[in-house]
Amino acid sequence: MTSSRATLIQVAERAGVSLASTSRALHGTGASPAMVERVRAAAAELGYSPDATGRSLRMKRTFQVAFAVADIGNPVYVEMLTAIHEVLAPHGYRVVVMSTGHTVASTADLVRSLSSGFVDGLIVSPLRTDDELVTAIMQAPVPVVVIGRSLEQHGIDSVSTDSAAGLGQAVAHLLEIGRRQIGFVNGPLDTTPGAARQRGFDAATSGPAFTGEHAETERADDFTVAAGLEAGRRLLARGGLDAVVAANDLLAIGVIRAAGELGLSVPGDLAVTGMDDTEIGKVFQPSLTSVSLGSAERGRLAARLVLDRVGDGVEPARQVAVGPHLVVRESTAAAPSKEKRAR
Amino acid sequence: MTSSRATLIQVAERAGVSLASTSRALHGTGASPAMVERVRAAAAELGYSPDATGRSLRMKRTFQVAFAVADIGNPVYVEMLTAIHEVLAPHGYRVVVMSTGHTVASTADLVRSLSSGFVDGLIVSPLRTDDELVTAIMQAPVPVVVIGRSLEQHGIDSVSTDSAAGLGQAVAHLLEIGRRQIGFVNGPLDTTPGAARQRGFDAATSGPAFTGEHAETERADDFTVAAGLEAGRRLLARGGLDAVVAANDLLAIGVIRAAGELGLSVPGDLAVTGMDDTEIGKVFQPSLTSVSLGSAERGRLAARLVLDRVGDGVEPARQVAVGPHLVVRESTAAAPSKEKRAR
DNA sequence: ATGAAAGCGCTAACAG
DNA sequence: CTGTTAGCGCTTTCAT
Repeated sequence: MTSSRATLIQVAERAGVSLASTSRALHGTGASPAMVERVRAAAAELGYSPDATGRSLRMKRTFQVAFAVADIGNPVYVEMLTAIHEVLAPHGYRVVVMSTGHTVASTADLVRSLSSGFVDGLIVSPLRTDDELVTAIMQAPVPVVVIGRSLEQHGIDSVSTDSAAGLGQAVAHLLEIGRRQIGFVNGPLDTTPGAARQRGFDAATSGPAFTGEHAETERADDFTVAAGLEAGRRLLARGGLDAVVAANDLLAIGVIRAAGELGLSVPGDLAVTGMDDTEIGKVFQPSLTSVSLGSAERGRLAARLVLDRVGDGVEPARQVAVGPHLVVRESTAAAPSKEKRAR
Repeated sequence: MTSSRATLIQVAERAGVSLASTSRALHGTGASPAMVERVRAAAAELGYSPDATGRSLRMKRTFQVAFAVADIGNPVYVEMLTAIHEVLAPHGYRVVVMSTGHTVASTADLVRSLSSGFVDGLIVSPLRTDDELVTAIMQAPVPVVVIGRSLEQHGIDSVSTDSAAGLGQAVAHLLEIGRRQIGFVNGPLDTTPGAARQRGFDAATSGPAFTGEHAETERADDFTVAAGLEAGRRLLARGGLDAVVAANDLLAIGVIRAAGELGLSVPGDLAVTGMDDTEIGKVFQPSLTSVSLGSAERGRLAARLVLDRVGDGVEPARQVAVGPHLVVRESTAAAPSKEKRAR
């Protein structure tokens, strides 16, 4: 099960040539065909495989990129991870997943841990972006790309999306299908997405553009189904709503369950929208109308940004944005699902 | 953003002591308090952080463990990943996620890639276990732990579960609540879980122990919701069933959707069970009765096995098993959800 | 085109 | 307790 591996020196000896020639032959740079042939044969016989650590030490590159998130259980991050992996793998980069969620370590601590140089770059999607984190990122010894808030003013590469505008799309859609009493279940306000989404909801439900009659907000403790269920109960208990906008799909599912508890049908009595357009939302019953924030796309873009950074020298920081778009499904169907009920 | 890091030599110079003393002082092994103080101060001033690559090369340890799965999008693997991470992180190990799913690379190729030595061990949960894979694992230069089939005869550490017995539990439960016409939606038969679950279903529905009247199987192309939907349509179109056992939660959700399309209520007209006891099953409507295979527990155990291997010398291969257990929820509620319908 | 040798950053013998 | 030194496996000058 555990056998020691052949080194380049052994290949060199076997081939009867110098170490340098062996290395060159294996990389196909400036070696005669005969030499290449000879070395390749020796390498094959010994089952040689270059050692990543030795290589890294010499080249000062680890060929690894880290992806750090608060909670890898959130489907949004899984989507990002998949996308990141798809972009980086073809370039010979491995992806190391780091989670700040269940451990006590703050995201800033995690960024600081990059100083041990086990990775060539980092993609991080922080829930909260405070000064400590910004400082840690700016002092990081390797390129860092942030998925979330734009940090242009600090010279940090970032991939953002306009979730506030996305919330506006959700509200507009609900008004369009005739809903007038709109509730909003948001996550914690001290998080980047929580703050942005609240801004979006407030903007969409105030001023002349808002053709509805009533708007109110209830805050969940977290961006999870359980928290959404509790917040949904509180919000719906007050009565009088015909639609609820949730700050993400998990919260929306919680709200729908809360509605069920109270005997409210979705979308008949209550239309519900989510955000993130996750797989779970697509397959939920009723399937969830949701604002896509292009998770996979953001992951892809972030991966390309790090790739450029680790490859080239210093360029100005770049900001990329992905536009939100609404995906309408059953949870806001204009006509309450009468046929579905019929048997 | 990118600043070069201080090395041990620089710390030594700064402290005015030798390289060796510096290393020792920083590790707290055999250095005088005065020396430790001096070196620590110098290290702090320079913001020194030990280089992982140099350390790895010297110690012949990378402090990394890889986790390889077919599809990181599957919630089961995410649960395992979380558990693995929780066990390994406190021991200073990082987790590298490798996916074989969307790329063409076979699991065997992936195992062979370990030969570059970028990791101290591997946890792999393969969908199919053929001779090529077994050979690759046996020849791997680092310890490999398999989550899935027991591979004791090959001297490979493994964590398994008895999903066949789990299927038996699901069938027994359905019979108990009075169902007699049982359908089974399985995934591909040429996969390890597919084969085991088929065996379990066949055993549970044949012989005198089976008090039902009818049993039939329909195969999905994959262990996904989409495949479950299609297989569910085929199975239910034939009619006459009052219960369906699905080989995992995702397939079960697909089946429930197919039932909805045909106007069948769950659990009223059709009881449905899943397997894996995933989060998505818990929050689905109706919530899913499911056979837990202890995903998190299996991840934890696998992590402990690699940890033991990378720490110690060669021990005999160990096999660990996690027992399945049924979790009953709404999708098989004995009394069809009459109250729920009432408003 | 090939070989000799330096050195990436670190730890661990070995001497003193 | 401290310093000197070797060397992990590799790439890359620098000579030849």
